[in-house]
Amino acid sequence: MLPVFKKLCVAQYSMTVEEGKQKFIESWGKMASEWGINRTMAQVHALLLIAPEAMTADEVMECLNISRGNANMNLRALLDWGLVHKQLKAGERKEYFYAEKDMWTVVRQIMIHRKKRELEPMLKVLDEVANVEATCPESETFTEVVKDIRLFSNKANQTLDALIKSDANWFTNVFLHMVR
Amino acid sequence: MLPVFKKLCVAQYSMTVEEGKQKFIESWGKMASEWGINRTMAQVHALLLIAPEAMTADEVMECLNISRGNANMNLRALLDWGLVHKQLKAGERKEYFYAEKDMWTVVRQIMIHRKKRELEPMLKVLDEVANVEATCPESETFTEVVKDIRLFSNKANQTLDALIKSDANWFTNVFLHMVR
DNA sequence: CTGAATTTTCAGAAGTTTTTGAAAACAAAA
DNA sequence: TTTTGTTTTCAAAAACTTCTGAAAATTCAG
Repeated sequence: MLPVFKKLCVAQYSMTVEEGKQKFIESWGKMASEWGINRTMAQVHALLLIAPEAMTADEVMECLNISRGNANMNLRALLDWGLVHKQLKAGERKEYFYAEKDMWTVVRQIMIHRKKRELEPMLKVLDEVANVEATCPESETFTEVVKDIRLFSNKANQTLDALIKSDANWFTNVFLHMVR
Repeated sequence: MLPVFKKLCVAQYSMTVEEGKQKFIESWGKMASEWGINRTMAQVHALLLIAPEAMTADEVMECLNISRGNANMNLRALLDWGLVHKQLKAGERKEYFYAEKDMWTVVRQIMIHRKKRELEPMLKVLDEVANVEATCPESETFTEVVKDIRLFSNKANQTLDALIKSDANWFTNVFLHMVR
């Protein structure tokens, strides 16, 4: 079949599974980098998410065309985030890695990690600066804004805590309540 | 007063307003950069948030020690995000900038912008790859995971839409419902 | 213990994003 | 129209982040 026809057929019958996997890994990485998360870390995560079996570091390196050091580093980070787990196979020295596949658990782990890394330090600073006294009219705007942001952030913090403690069904219920 | 005593007094009577402002601008910038937003853009935003009056580009440059080009670029971006507005003073050629101070509006604008930039492209890709057929057992994991993520992302998308349309009180109500 | 398999580390290289500042463009006043 | 104050642009520099790969460390079987 001539290349041009092959191309048309592929387009007609939608993309192949391999193309789909590629696209998924690519997009997951792109989205993550927009969220301040290392692109490669997200790609490793995506690869393991859609892998039917646990993979070795070598297989990850091979699939994503990355170096040993890079693969190792990002697998460690994913273990640290609780998004990937280790599997030890009897009689083998190699470590195998597989991703947490329950989406609610994935999202919960991400919330825990980012809340600790990003929201909590901000809350601490807001508490500190909330103590300054407005000594002049020019400072009043400052104390006002800080008060508002503090209220809002505390709300967000408590909401996250509640979400983290809850289970997937409870999230669905809240979601249904939100959209009526 | 000897420096060492001055330092003790400051510590005792909490930080000064100027120190508080500095700290706030710094932290706002740091948090933003962890969220994939330009650090300087967030610092300009913080500066205008706590400024009692609208400021010129020159004043922003001066306060944050940044170049003219940088100040201009980030002020444009903030206008684009709807977080900062222009003020034209009669008889003056300079442009003045002031920040949107209603926190609910600020958060809503950020949600609108990031949803468009980050969530929507991912939803599009998920729709595309959801069409691939599982032709072999190895592809089943892929289609399963994509199905799950798609469900979850669509929920998130709808929840965001509802939140964006809602007002601050409604958010508070949902929050109260979430934390009991 | 020894040695082979495997994982971890880290200094420098590569890549990416942000910043600068001078020149160009623009807009109002003279 | 020209002058002057202001904003915008953009190529190059600086700063920052990520990646590589070889060497060191670790682990385990024999």
